[in-house]
Amino acid sequence: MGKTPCCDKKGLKKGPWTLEEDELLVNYIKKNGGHGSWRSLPKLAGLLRCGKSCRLRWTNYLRPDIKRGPFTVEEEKLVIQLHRILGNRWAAIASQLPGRTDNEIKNLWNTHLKKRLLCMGVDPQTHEPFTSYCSAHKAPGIPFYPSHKGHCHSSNPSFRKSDDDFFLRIWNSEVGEIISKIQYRRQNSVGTSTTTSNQNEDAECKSSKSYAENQIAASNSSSFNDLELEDSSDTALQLLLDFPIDNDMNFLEEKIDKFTE
DNA sequence: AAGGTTTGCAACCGCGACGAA
DNA sequence: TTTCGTCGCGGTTGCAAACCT
Repeated sequence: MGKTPCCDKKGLKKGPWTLEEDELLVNYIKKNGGHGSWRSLPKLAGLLRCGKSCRLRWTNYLRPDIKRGPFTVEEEKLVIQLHRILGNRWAAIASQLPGRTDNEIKNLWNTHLKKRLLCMGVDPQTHEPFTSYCSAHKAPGIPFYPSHKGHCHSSNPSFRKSDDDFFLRIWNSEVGEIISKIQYRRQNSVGTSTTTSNQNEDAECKSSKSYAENQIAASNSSSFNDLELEDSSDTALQLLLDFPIDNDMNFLEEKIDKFTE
């Protein structure tokens, strides 16, 4: 297989695109009714960029059908479900979310959803609950103490316990303590409407937990331990998918069915 | 207020697939 | 059948902004 670089990198610009460059690229594609060969496009369009860079910029940001802005709860649900089926096939997942790009979904997963699953004690790769601290720690491809993309930094030994219900573990863990502190802080703080990344992260954990708590309280006829471990993965995912706003999964089933056909 | 740390996201890199010659 | 050129995909990095102490 030829492994020659896609373009001569000498003299090519790297880093963030300027508005002028965006314009040049968009105008060229509009004018020619398509991009043609990405390799030759930069030269033809008058850009000092690698063809790959042009393709990335176009497919992820300049394409007219791209929907920018935050993901909706429904979209997040769909991403989680699709990830469970497809794994890290970002392009395949993106194809099921109109207007969303693989890069965008990848970022969403790595910065929000993965963290949320970890907070719930669910392995983001397998979508199975962690049965012990070790399995969580050793989960393939999941840095439990990531250096750069920090997620759930729990080192609480309570994760070692093989409690039947992982929500109880979470509740008894450092995460639970953090959540309690946040709730206390929020009760005592007024008018902070700005949502910071940390607050969002905390909120994600909080939402997961408070919802789980409600579920537990609601099932007063059965004890906490009645939740079967075998079903805990599905239960956890269901809880996760349900907690934000509504419980309507119909739209999701429809999309999944369509996908699996 | 300042310096250090964390986070989110845009962008890049390299591998593998695929089609053409 | 083999080689080469190109593209798409998934993983990773760099950097600016936000946050924390």
